[in-house]
Amino acid sequence: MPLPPARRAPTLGDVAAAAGVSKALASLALRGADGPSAASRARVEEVAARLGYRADRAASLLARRRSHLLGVVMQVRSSYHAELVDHVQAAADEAGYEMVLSPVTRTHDEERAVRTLLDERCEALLLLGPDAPTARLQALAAERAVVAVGRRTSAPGVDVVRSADDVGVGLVVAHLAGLGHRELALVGGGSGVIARDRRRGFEQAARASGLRGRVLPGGSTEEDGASAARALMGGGTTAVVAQNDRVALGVLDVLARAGVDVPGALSVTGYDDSALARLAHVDLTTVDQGAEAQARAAVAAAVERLDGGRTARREVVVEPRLVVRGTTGPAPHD
Amino acid sequence: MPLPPARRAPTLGDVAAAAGVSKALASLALRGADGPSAASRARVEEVAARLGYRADRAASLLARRRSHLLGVVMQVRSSYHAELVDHVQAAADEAGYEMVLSPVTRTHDEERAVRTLLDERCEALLLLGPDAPTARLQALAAERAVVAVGRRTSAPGVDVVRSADDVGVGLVVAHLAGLGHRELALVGGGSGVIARDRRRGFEQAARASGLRGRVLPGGSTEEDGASAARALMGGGTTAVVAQNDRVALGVLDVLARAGVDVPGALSVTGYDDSALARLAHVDLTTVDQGAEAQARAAVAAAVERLDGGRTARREVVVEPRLVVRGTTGPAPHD
DNA sequence: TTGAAAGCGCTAACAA
DNA sequence: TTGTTAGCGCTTTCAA
Repeated sequence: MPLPPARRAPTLGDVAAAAGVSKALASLALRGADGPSAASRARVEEVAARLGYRADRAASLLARRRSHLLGVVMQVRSSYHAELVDHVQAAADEAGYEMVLSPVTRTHDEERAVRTLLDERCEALLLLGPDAPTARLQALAAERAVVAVGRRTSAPGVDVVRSADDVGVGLVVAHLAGLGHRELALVGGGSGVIARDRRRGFEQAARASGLRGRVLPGGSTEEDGASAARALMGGGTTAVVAQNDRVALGVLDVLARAGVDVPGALSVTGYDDSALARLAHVDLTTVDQGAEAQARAAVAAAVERLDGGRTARREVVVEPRLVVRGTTGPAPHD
Repeated sequence: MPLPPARRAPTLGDVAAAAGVSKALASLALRGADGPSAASRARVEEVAARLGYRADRAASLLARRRSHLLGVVMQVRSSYHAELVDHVQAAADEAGYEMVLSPVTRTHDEERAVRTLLDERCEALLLLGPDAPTARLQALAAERAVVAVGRRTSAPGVDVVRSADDVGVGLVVAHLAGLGHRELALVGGGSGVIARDRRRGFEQAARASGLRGRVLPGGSTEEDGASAARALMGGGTTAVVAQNDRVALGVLDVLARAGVDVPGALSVTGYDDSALARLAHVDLTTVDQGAEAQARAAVAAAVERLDGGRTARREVVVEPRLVVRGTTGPAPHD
């Protein structure tokens, strides 16, 4: 069976021979480690460039017994995850780590995605909004550094980076209360840990402000928002708190088609401050979860375990921030 | 410096020793190769399971000089790419290959993403809608199997899988012409290869049907669609052909807010048949590019080069399919 | 059916 | 500053 590249790729040995030095010296020179003289270094680099040499990660990994690889499990269809990944990539670059992604798809569940990353010998796993039960997370943490991002878990050994979802929803409710709204509806009473936290925050905040806050079941997609909006119209609700921006978009879309004035007749809020929310024509009031801060904290947590030898569990909670835009306004008089 | 996992992971040697066989035998048994007796095989498997053995890919890669890894470069924020990746993953699973993703982000351009994958020793690169110039693609193809997905290129040695964009847009124009529309506008006259193909298809089809078809500049996001829609309202245009679904969504959103009846006053079409288009409340007439067929063809092309030894360039063109939904209707009488 | 031994391409001691 | 020597954990001859 023919090997993929027709001709054999040049090895360190080839470079060393062509430059007239030992493999060890060539290795040091190419990695920029100190030791080699400026002259040797230059010569080795020149030869390597000429030969088109590229280090074999498998071999170097094997020899160093480090891969310097961070594995990220993400929901490939989630725009919020895309945003996190963007920032994780940047943070990983700065920390001198490589990053690979393993997506959760219809045919490839979270467990499978994790296994792919383990097989790649990733040194740490960053799990974005993982579904896995506590026991599984704990077992994973026994063999690899694991950071759960955006979701609480008490699994021992698992670092957690998340934003305070209940606080975030509380900010939204307080904002609406300040605008005079008395009848709120939360869309997205899903079953996940995240949905639960947001629902709890909503109910607590509503109670604290003396408002009526009802909860509509639903998932986390535009579709869910759309059907909730239909169910809602004509009721006494004056403000809709969506579980995330995608749901809010579904709500807004249905309202627009029905000719309902936003925010004149109904205020709408999202959650995530995703790119969607920032679009000029959407201009959605939402909550910034601090995606960048979370991404950086997650990478930092992994690196601390890998390079710093930390073993104690750590939990980083990023403060959410209310972003007021054009979809919220004073409650209508009636 | 402490190694990441506190305790050393069990190696093949450990398993072999515990099972009382040689490493070679253990290796064969665990890979399901034939040779070992059923009894040895069972014993080795049992021991491996008990020890929680997991083969070190780096070592096995090094020894076999194959990685069986497919690398995919994608735009992490593109929902269409997400869809492709989903299908690529499935096809790769079936073909016995692993897949890893390297996303293009703000800080990590396409070239960087490619390099990460090369460093991982991916045997083939599937580039989704690549920006790279022909010369670069050609150079890449000299050292690795390369498949460009969704974009034409004449780069020698690069396989291409795409759908016939001009044909697809032609279907849309014919559909609108059949509904009596005479004044069309294409939104998204970007500079990429894909945008160019769609524009060309639009202009040709409009000419062929004797329609007026004007082209509005713009990119490929909701934002671009929104501003184009604002520019368009009040003109004589009765149908808007968006370059992709995201652009169409931006158009629809602005129209809904302005109270324009779709499709009564204005018909709108998208391109991609993404999940967005299928949402009940969006119900967008669009073009299915055959994402699954493209993904499968791309994996097949890579595998043929890797396992089948094919070296000749191949181009697979998937026929697009018009998907008529609720955003197109008869041209308004005036 | 099984085992011994030789590498894969690299890094890390250690010696010069 | 440079070179020599052992491996890393696996697969693969080849011989038993």
